[in-house]
Amino acid sequence: MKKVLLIDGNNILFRSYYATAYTGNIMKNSKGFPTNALYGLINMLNKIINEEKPEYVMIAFDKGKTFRHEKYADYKGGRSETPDELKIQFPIAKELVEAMGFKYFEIDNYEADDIIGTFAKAVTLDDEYEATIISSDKDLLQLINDEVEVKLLKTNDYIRMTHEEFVKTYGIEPIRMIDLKALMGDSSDNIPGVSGVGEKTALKLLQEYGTLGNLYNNIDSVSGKLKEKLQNDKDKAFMSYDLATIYRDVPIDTDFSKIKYNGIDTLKYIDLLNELEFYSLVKKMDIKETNIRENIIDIDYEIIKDMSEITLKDDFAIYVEIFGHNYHDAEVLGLAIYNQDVSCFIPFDVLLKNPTILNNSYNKYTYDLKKLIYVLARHNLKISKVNFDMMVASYVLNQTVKDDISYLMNNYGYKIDFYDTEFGSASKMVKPSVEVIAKNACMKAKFIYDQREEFLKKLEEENDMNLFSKLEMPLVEVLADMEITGIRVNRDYLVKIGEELKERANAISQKIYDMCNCGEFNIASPKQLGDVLFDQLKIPYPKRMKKEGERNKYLTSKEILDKVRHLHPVIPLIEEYRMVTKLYNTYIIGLIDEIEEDGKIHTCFNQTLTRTGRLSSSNPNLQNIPVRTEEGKIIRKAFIPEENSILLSSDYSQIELRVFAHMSNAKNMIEAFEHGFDIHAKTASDIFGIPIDQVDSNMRRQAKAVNFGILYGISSFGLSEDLNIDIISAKRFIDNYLDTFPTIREFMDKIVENAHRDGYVKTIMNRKRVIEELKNKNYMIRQSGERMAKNTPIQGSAADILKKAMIEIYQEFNKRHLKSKMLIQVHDELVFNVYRDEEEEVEQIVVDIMENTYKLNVPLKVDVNKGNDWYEAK
DNA sequence: GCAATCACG
DNA sequence: ACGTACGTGATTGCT
Repeated sequence: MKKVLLIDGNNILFRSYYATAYTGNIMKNSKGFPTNALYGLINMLNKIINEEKPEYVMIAFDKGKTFRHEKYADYKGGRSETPDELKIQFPIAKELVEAMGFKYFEIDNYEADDIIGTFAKAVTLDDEYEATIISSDKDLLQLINDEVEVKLLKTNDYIRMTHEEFVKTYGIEPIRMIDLKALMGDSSDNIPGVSGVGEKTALKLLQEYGTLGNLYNNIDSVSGKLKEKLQNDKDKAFMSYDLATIYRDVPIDTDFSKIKYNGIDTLKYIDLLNELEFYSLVKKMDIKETNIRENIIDIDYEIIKDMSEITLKDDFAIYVEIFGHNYHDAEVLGLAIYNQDVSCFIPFDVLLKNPTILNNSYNKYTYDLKKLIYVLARHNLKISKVNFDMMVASYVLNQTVKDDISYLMNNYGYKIDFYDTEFGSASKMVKPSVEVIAKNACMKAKFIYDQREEFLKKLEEENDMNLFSKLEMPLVEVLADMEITGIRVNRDYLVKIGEELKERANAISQKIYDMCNCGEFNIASPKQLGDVLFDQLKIPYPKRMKKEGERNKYLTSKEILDKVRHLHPVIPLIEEYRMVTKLYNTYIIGLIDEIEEDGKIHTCFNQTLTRTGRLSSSNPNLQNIPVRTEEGKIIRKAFIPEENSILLSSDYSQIELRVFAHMSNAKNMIEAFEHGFDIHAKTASDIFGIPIDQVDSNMRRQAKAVNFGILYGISSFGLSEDLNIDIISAKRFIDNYLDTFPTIREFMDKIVENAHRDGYVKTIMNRKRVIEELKNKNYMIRQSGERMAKNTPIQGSAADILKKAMIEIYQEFNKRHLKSKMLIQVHDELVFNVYRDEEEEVEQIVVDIMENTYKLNVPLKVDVNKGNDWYEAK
């Protein structure tokens, strides 16, 4: 049986409206447009879809005066006029339900009930379908039969009224609801009924006589006053019968194929949510899978058995399908090839016999080129002439990019299963038939091929072609090469210090239990730890407690523990325990687990993830290997060079501050960098108005905090926390700083002003970041948007510069046929494996390129360190 | 699946 | 009156 959902749109909107309107405080967006009914509607519809999982959905609305008004002028009389604030939500409601993937109906002169009745009739006549009606209106109960049920909405839940349930409740057949109403009337619709007859009497009569007609045919057997009443209002009763009857022959097309539920039109839906300012719902959309089940765009494809079956005459799209979530170790299923002549899937074993297609003379288009290069490299294959990667293009165009191309496709109207739907999520993956894999893969390739020009057009329009084709596209190959190369790791060393750390952790936890004298507890549980420290040991909590009802009463972060460190000897032990277990779990176990058979770690550099243009690193993250404390730093001794090599690390000195000096044109700062001064000492000397040689370490420390604060979009509170001073002094500091460097104040104000005007900010290489938060009506969120606006051009420009340097270094190494390799990037640092016989040459190339790749108003300075492991090279 | 914590720039 | 510096990822505990 196929399930059809028939939704009473009018009913749900009215309910949603009055659910909150009675407070007199109606929810509106910042333009003053009321949104309360729409909010309720969305939540209700989402809930219903989740609960019912229908294949077919229809939602009905009233339109115009109904034919019932012609019969009976007072129909629905006495009902107060629909409030304007609700009325104007109706057109949007219709847009919304369409975006959500539902077909809606409104027919002149008919009520939603009649449309639902017509569909219910169609369901009843067709053996393949069954229907659930959604409404809180009991009138609809008359439509119940063995194929049609009503989900009767209540305030917080619902009653599922099936045929059986109805008979049990009322003791009559559902269709007799009409007769019931004819007798008892309905005050809400102003249906008169027989005066003096209520629900009880009416039910009794119907249980005895069956129908209204039969009752009046046998009216003589009714006795006394009741007979009189019935006779007096006979006309009214029959008219009421007419009015109460839901019409089931509305002239509409009830072809079910036309109300098939195909899931949400994500793009349109999110647009609407943004307009209504339902940001919490927008946020949910980012992470929640939408209910898209069917492909509607069909595609011809063939599965290749021998490469000779393919004849390519032009550029083509190429999409690689893998079985697994991490392309570093997933099985390669095959490649889909698509252009105007060809649509085929090449199982990977077929390709391996003759992979020349990868290096023919045609341009190739991809989604996630780095993945493709990596999986091919695992089989010693290369690909050439890829000049368009849609994942990268999408990122440059400021879209949220997922690894799974299906998200993008669905946004563009290509209905296709998400990867997790097709293959299952991480825990239990299932391989579908090769036909399904092939068809979906070809769809994906087709999408890349068909949409490429539109993406290029947008890149042109946004003036992003340079960023795309000169920076991000060439970088793909560089990052792929770094991932493929990987970095050697000394497993034995990790195991050895792992054992030491484990013993140390055990010893510390024992000491902690003894000292607390309250038995064993889980030190890693912030909740249990908070209870022990602040309740049982009665250490005074140094901060405002969280609100009652929050999950954890106390925070136990390092910041908090530091404040009470001197109050109890257990605190230092807890901090030590934290450090040791962090090192053990994340950096010993975590790293050992990631060592591949070649004795190396191959991280993944995510190129299309951060909002600023930086890279990120995962599986494992090699951008947060400890360095700030000596005990953590020893982890770096596990990262070692190849035979006959050393590790070389080159890092930019103060690149973000230099970028900032350049962008803000801050004279003193530029001078300081030109003369190679200690920038923080120079800042201190400027703001305290003393010669630089009289700056003490404390002044320098404070100036440094202010400099960093500036990069982050400083607030007096933030600085006060960082420097451990009161907010007033922090504010004085900042004011003094901005007075000393007036161009900085101007620059910061200008950035924020432009950001508000444009809705986005830009880096030196024209990378844009749209900041929605600037439009938020919540002050705090707007403030945070402004800080992003201040920070992104700085962080992002620094990222642009290092990316450019990476490309040039990579190309220079290749040009010179050097064996040395770039291995890791850590935002302002590059780590290389350098063969001893190439040491001087590599160092000279790296420093030269990094310092000169981009000309700022200030010099860029690079420090180089070398050694037999990453510890020594830092 | 989220919150808390802590590692990095 | 509010609640607070930018950008990341991994682990653990808990609902």
